[in-house]
Amino acid sequence: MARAAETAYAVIRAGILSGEFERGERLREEELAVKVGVSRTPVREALRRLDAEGLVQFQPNRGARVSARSAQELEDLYDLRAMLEGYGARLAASRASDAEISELADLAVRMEAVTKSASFDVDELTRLNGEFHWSIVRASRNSQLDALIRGVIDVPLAHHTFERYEPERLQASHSHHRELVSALQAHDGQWAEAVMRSHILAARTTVLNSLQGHSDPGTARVASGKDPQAS
Amino acid sequence: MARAAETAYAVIRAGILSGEFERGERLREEELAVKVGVSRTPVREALRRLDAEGLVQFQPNRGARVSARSAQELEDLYDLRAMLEGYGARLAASRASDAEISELADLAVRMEAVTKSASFDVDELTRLNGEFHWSIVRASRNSQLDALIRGVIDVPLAHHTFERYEPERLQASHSHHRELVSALQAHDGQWAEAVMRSHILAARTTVLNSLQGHSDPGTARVASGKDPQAS
DNA sequence: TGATGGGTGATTGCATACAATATGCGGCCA
DNA sequence: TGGCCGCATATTGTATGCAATCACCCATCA
Repeated sequence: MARAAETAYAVIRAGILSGEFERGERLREEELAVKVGVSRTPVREALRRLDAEGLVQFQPNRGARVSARSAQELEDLYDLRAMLEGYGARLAASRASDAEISELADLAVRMEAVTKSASFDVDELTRLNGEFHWSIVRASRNSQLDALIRGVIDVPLAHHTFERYEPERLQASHSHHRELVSALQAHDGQWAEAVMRSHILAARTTVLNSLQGHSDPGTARVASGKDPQAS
Repeated sequence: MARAAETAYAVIRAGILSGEFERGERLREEELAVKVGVSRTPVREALRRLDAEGLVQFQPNRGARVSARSAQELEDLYDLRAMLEGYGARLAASRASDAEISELADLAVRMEAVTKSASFDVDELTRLNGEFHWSIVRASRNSQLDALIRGVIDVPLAHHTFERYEPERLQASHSHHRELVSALQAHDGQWAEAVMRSHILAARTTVLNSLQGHSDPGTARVASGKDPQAS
């Protein structure tokens, strides 16, 4: 392992986002170090980075905890995400190349294929969806938007993980993806922005409802594994 | 010094924002450790945090550098800032308490007083202006907006530091502040948002122009010290 | 019985030693 | 003379040891 600190960062972050570490859970450095297979020093560096990203919170002399977001904070986060990704979509409508747009169209098709497939693979769907969203951000050609969203986006993902699978919701999501591609093909920024906003605000409602559904999402996730990021 | 890592973080960050460390400059850990008066360990932790915030960049085995932003990146950053703070102002228009609005009015008055004062104190003006902007963000009652802007805002500030003092620009800025207070008093979200956007996009132009003015801003700052953040 | 204080184990915070890696320079060879 | 290889030095990356701090438990006392 060439760079222990990087490995530690990746492992801990994945652990938080996958739900392995529950919200509010104390993260002990020695334990993480053993788990990752490095010493405490790179673990501490990883935790500092995660702290700056908001995924964990430090209390002096009392270590790090997985930051637990309230429903209010999640709502706020989705509002911002709707605005930021909506802005990205608007820019992308005028700046994306034809190649980028076809790639997005392709991703949308593949996502629907995965959904219809017999061996429904939620991890794959999550991955494709993530790629779809990131491609739009990149196509916006705003270098800072990328960095800004990166620190915000993945957190709600952790909650999607616990969300139940809902066929209608998934259909609506696919529908949004298709419409986004159309808007980009038409180079219609306002349209693209509006669709993206709908897309994310719809996800917001789903996530918040699923939060209310079970008070402790960390233990109530379905046996089949992760659910896709439905946005 | 109770917490070395916190001290190191504050000192290094201040050094970058004040221009003491030039853009692109290599930051050697041992040197910083001596400067701060701690060992390399807390320095490294501080650098990791600053890396996550985008103020420094790591290259494996080659240490940290003060991240140098291009004109394009600055433009992108100001676009985002206009959007985010504009959104904050819109929310604040409906959510700010009367007390908060009077506080803002007071800050605006004090800024103008400082400007007119014989002993023109740019540091004080910068401080007041920062407080003005933060108060609006807080009044938006979006907990995540605060965290998001915090990672974005201070970087342009470093460039303001190098900016030359321009009386007309300052007048326009004061004028924006007054208008913002009026919009908030009227609880007119659209108005507040529009003014805030103008305010920040005007600053964008000023900063970009001043960047063109001297190719190496790090060495061309005026002898009197910092200039205010003119937005 | 409940509160308080001290002791103890666990954990974090920091410093330092050592290993891994890059950079720069000088010599060697074509 | 010019380019390339290898060594020396500087710097980063990681591990470990020790001090500081905290949480918990239990004894003591009102």
